[in-house]
Amino acid sequence: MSQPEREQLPSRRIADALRQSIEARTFRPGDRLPSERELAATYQTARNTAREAIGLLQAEGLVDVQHGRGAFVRRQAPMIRLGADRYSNRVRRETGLSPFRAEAQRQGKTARVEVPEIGRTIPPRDVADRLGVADDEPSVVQRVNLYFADDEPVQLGTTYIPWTIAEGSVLATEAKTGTGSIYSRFEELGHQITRAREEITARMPRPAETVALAIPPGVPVIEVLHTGIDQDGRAFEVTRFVMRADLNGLDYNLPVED
Amino acid sequence: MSQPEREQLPSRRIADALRQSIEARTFRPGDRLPSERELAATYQTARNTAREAIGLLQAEGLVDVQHGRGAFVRRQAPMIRLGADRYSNRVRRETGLSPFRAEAQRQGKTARVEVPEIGRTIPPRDVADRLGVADDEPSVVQRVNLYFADDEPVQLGTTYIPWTIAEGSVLATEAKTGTGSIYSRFEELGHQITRAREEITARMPRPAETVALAIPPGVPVIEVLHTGIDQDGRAFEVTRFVMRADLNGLDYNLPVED
DNA sequence: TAGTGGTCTAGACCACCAT
DNA sequence: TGGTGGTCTAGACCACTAT
Repeated sequence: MSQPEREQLPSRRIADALRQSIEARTFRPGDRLPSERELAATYQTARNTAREAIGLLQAEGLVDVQHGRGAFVRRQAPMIRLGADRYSNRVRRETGLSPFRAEAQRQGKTARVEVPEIGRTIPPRDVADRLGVADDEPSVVQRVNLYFADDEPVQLGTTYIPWTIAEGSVLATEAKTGTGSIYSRFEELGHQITRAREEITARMPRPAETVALAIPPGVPVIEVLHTGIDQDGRAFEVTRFVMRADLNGLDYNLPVED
Repeated sequence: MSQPEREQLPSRRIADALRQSIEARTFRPGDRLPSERELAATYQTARNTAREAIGLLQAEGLVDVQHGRGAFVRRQAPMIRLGADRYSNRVRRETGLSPFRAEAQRQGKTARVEVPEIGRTIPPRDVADRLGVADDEPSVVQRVNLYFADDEPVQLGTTYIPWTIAEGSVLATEAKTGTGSIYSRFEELGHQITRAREEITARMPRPAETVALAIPPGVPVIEVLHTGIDQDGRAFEVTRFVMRADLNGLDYNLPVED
């Protein structure tokens, strides 16, 4: 219909044919596509040409290629839905769970968090701007978090806390922040989260992220720059989340001012 | 540092070397990389191997390849920042501008909107769910919008309105909805936007989107499923936005419930 | 062991761009 | 016109998966 009927290029013709078969559910999620050698024979091309066609579908995120096994129509995994209410102080008090754990539990997934790195550092520019701290000296504590759902790495979160706030507390040194997540510790230090600003973009993952989150080809990441704002309107914490876009979604419910 | 020092594969070695040069700003945004034939000679490989290396960088969104000209380090264009307050009724009344136009104007860009398609149709499942209408009969009016900033296509928006609301109004037939955007028309029909739900995901663009938005390789799209909710808590409109992720970002400012 | 994808070679011809 | 990318060929050898 909307596809151009006259696709001259062999690689595109093969890709289009496969894509249509996938859309028509002739090949269903989980099904194996014909092998590169089979496609080459079918379409009377060199193997490289058939391979190029599969590469196009892979870049679109439609198929999943496995060495030695074949190319499979990608199944869409259920998403982790991150609601804006995940920072709710009430939910945290009642359940004692961090935002990520609360969402995972609600969706029947097991949650695990690793904290591979904690230390005082110089913050990136955008973070320094939002915290109102210097970007040319070690003005923050950086905490790296790796989030797992059902033992699969799904998010990377780097939290920046002004040194003036974190100094002397467990925030500056300990991986485990205790009951009720890191926000309970902030509360004890006099900062209750009252507002959050979340700036959202998407992009292709960097090589390091591809490794850390085991991101397959053709899958972008969502980057969320989250700023926690306390009862005095002061930014007390910034976290940069990098999430596999095929496993995570955001869900905001916003009041619209009159 | 974090990059593996021993990269056996020629194509990866070339890609890594180029990536490092880009990160080190030896090649700056807008600069041309060595040609495929030059790289092949330098690294003593076949041209296809050098080409493969450039393809990797292209898939990462790092470079922009132009036929007949060369491969260039991608410049990051300034983003359109879509704030949650873009639906504000006050802003609309005062400026008479639609959400997109209001944001574009605020950022000094020219805005243009095309409406290539309006008609009564059967809604997709997710839309029907959110509107509470049937998904097996033409229960909605569909309006397709193409948004341009500085004459570049940046967003695609498909709005679905229950037929029971749109019937008989300009919403069902006219491309131009008049002063104050489509929300002024909803207001006249008794639906003032009071809350909005926005569900966000990201993915690689589909072929049709790649064409419509002129999306270069290595650039994902952000998909926002927006639901407008009126003073009675009723969903009166759903819009699916598909935005080039390199040109658009979202910016939410959320109250956190105690 | 047979079948699959991963990578590479050394060409070829075409289309686009700049001069 | 010469240089650039776009695509393709017809092989080759390797690494991984399954039986």
